[in-house]
Amino acid sequence: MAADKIIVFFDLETTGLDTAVCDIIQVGAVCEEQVFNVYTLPSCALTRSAKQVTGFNVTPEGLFLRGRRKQTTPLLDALKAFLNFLRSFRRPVLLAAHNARRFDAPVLTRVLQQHSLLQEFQQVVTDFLDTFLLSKNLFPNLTSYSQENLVQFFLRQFYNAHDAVEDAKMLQKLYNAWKPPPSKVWRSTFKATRVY
DNA sequence: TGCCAGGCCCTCTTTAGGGCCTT
Repeated sequence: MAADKIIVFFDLETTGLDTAVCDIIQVGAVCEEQVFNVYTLPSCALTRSAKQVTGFNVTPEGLFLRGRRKQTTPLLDALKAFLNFLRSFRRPVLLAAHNARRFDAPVLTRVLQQHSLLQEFQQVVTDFLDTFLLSKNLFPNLTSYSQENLVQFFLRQFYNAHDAVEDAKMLQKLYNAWKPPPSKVWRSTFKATRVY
């Protein structure tokens, strides 16, 4: 990895798995000791499985997580706050997520484009790193590469999966435990300007 | 009624199919 770049680990919680239409509910990110967390009120309904997996629910009263109401931020403000968090490191950012190539990157890119923030984002984030691809590249003989299984296998920890901040924190711990060589890291990255 | 998307990777492959991983 280029020495000037900094890795920010992030995760999205969304209303479903269809990257073309799902809405963002939570953005969580960590970089070293810095933590970012924001909830937004989705404009479309959660799929049944997303409700079951994430514990989120939307009612006329607002966003709830397992029965507890969450303070939400308008999506545009949440995206701008995320950009400010990424800019705060004053270095080009490598934005890492588990299955980023197939899920988090296309969702985030689409939503940023819809809010005319994609160019601004690409001035800060040069590349995405997919830790799912990285883990398969580093450890080709594992039986499962889900983040929960990787955390159990490498860190011997159980954690609050599907909380975006906890997922991002665990991803950072996994990466630090793996200490991947730069050549392996670059094989699992792709440009933030990639078109979906 | 049935189970929703989809690119990548692997192999019992390439004239294809199925599983993974994300919510």
